[in-house]
Amino acid sequence: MVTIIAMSRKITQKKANLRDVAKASGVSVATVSRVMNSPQTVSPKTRARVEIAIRDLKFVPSAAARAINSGRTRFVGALVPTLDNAIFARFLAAMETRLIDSGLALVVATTNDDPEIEVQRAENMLKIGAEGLVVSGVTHHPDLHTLIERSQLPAIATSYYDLNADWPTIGYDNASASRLALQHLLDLNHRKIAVVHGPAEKNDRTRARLNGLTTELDVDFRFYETRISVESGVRAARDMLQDQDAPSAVLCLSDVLAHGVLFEFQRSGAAVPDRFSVVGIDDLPASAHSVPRLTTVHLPVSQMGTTTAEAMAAWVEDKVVPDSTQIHPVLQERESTAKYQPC
Amino acid sequence: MVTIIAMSRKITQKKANLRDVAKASGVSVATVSRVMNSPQTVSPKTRARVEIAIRDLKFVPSAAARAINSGRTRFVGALVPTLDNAIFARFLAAMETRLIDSGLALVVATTNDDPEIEVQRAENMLKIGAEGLVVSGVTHHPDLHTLIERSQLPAIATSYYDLNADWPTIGYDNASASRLALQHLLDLNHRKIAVVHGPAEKNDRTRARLNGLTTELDVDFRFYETRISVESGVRAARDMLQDQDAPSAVLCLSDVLAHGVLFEFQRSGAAVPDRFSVVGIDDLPASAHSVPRLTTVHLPVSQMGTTTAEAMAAWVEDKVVPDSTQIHPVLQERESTAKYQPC
DNA sequence: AATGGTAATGTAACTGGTTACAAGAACCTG
DNA sequence: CAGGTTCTTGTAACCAGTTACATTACCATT
Repeated sequence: MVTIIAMSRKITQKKANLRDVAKASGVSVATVSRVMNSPQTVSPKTRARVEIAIRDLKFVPSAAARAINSGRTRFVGALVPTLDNAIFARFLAAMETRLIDSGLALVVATTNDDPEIEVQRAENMLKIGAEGLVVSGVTHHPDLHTLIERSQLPAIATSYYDLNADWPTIGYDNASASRLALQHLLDLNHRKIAVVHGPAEKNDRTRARLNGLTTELDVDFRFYETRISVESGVRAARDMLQDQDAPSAVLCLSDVLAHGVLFEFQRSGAAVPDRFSVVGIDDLPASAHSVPRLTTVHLPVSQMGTTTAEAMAAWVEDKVVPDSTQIHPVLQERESTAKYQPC
Repeated sequence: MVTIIAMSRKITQKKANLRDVAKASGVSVATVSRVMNSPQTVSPKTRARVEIAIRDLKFVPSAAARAINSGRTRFVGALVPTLDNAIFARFLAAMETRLIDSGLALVVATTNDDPEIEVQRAENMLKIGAEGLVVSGVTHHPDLHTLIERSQLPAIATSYYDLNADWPTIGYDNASASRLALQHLLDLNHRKIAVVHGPAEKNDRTRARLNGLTTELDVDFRFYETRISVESGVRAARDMLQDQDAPSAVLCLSDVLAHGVLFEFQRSGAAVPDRFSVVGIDDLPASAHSVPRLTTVHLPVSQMGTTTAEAMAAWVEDKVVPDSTQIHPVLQERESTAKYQPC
């Protein structure tokens, strides 16, 4: 019985607001507001009365109303290509952790590397009140630039370091990341190198990495462009195995692809690193444990996330526009690469 | 010169609001509002004037002010233990995609499986105006229940199916997921089984899976409780290899752990499935390509994400409280399991 | 020219909080 | 007990939009 009454009341009950609480506790709206924001300034007995009313009416202050006064919504948006790649997940996790410390929440949206979708997502972020925006890479739809310019929204580009970009960048030099991997293979005397990479057209990080693949030496490159997935790595490796003029080394522009390659080589008995050297870029947690352990270029994405979060927090809180900061990839030598030996 | 003037103006320039635009274009605030929300009702010439003013003043409507009128913020929050495990990333990706279709954004926060942190994150979600909350599992800090109850916030528990929970649940029966894996091993005559799992104390999904591990048969279980990471899987496998009374099968309550186990067995030459059968739960993308391919219990998390998003959208848009819905795990037989053969 | 109907626009009240300022009450000091 | 502090509390303006309702403008009939 009691339950039923309570339930039916629950359904018809409108949300209580400040005025309701004020009325119920016989004080003014200002006093209720004070109880919520600076309780010390209210006398204990008044405060107690108000708190009871708050409890009874299940009063929850409106975030929007608060935001309209402070001009703050206390969250920032991040646009990433996908969540399916652990590299972004780790970046976001680091960023979120640091943002929370500044009392900022993180809103995530995925763009699937499509500039049009990216603009839509950015517009949505703005519409719901994001105070800042983090994007990946520096190449975007013109509308995104217009949007940011118009709205004066703090924006930071990540996974890329470029002092000439429209916005501050926090990231690494993608060209030198891939050059690091390439140089390692060259040092091991590899001259026939398969390069497995994700879609280049819409992804400037991939393009930059591809551009980093230059050398004075006479190298025979073979490019495999695919989706970024373990499966695609498997398929690329399968192709190589059927090639009578097979490469001696495989450079994957993403560890996810390298894992696929490693799996397929392993499965088909193609010895790594004896027959094929394999090197990746990213350094995912699994890369330290794969068989063989993957030599890869470590991208400090957690650090990137923390730095980005700090910069963003300082920007939205204190209006200090961050400088671009470069973080440095480092080659992580493990077991999947070895000196080239002609059979 | 021009640049400098433009810059200094930019710095001092306050953000324009509706009234400013109205003044600049010589119309009333209502007309400007109409230009933004229902342009057809405004005469073309007036509209043009207003649009120019909007452009000139770089007017961007305040999300908060809009929200205060509509009572809507158009985003919902999701609390997940971590982003580091691909299983959550995939769930969130699916949910985000579906929410976008309903014009809702997704705010993500991680709890690290800590009930206290979870409450804080939930409070934060509420403070910034989330219209709904998605959580993992059904066991939470009492304060979280109070919070949801007080605020009448639409809340859905996922990764768990339980009709008796405080909130609607959308997920699978974790006990039967692990039972599926166990039964498979039993059918293959395994009786000494290592169970590798994540921290049980704070994770009701893990506990439920553990509870599913019951049988009439005389089975010798050995439990390995660790962090959920590839590395932990490696370590557990290493332990097993040193055990003279080694198990014949390994049941991992998470694919991430299984991958670690597989890597270590592979590396040390312990044949899978001949010497050890290995089975997982989750079915990550990599599981179909590992060596050997991992037999695992497929959890349809993408479907779970979509369903959750639909339910949440219906709840916040049309106030229809969703029913709990169960999604069914299915055993995905691949190559990592085989009949037990005494050596 | 008067009437009517519709389309376009304006006025002002509203949303739900915060806060500057004013005013009243309580307390202290000489 | 007057006068001055300090502490509490209230009033009302304000934030930046939306929207019900009123008003005006415009065009077509009769």
